[in-house]
Amino acid sequence: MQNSKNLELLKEYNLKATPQRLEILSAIESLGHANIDEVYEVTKKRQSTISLATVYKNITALLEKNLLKEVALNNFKSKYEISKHSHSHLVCKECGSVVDVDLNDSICQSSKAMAKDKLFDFKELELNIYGVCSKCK
Amino acid sequence: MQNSKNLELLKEYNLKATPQRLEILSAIESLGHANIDEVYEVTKKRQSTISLATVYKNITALLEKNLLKEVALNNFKSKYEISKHSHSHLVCKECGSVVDVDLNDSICQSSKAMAKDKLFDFKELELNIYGVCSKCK
DNA sequence: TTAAATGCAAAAAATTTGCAGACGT
DNA sequence: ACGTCTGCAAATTTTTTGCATTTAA
Repeated sequence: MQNSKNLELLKEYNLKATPQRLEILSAIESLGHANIDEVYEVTKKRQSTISLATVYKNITALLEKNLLKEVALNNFKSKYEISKHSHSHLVCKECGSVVDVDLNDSICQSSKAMAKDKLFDFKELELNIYGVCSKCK
Repeated sequence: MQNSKNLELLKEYNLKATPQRLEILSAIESLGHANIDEVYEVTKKRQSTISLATVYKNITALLEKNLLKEVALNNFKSKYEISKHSHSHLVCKECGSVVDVDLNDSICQSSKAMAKDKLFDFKELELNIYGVCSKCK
């Protein structure tokens, strides 16, 4: 089981490794990106007594610790992903699916330049490419 | 009054030019980017009887006609802007303010290439740069 | 004149909160 | 044993809907 990895992660961030949390993390991990309802549906399969409130509370807690990252989407509810190195998203306007794509360096560089230009303290960039995925067309 | 411009816009899209709609458009125009509550607050100053339901219905209608564009944000409620040529956003993580920045061609090109690579039908790209604005730091 | 839009109030959906009991460490 | 976490139910907040009336064209 690679659950041990998430277990470590939680400990590292001083969060108790409850079964609910481990399921939430593994759900998001296996889906790649998931909104609240999707996380709830998937975790319920293994933790049938989990409550939606618990999912909300944990997503919030994990976001605060930067263990998760929000992916706000036009037209769809926000999804959540495990934090990883900066990357871009292909978002399907039909089904709302999200796919990761690597980000090239020149985009990162010019984003930082744009921020600097406007006296913005650069934190991170988010590049979402909206279109129609191969399944939907 | 440059209201005549918005009046034209609405006619062009076969939407009745009600005072409420004109106020909503001019509110978003003057704020640049605004969420539902901000639109409601500002329009209420000139159309004191406007209801929040009317704001919701109109934002939805204007989005469907592509006269407005949603700007989904991490941590903040979605904002709305008048549709214009593709551009990027600087988003302040502290206050949620949004500033437009021009997008360079190489970013557009490589975004299209990324989409093509994954067999995505490219529609549009959204580049949000998160940081801290000069006022907030 | 007429289809579409408004505003209200009510309904539905989404999210948050408080708290007693359970559980991880 | 302690403090955190869970699950429930209730509260709150956000968004949508239905409908009688008004209004733009």
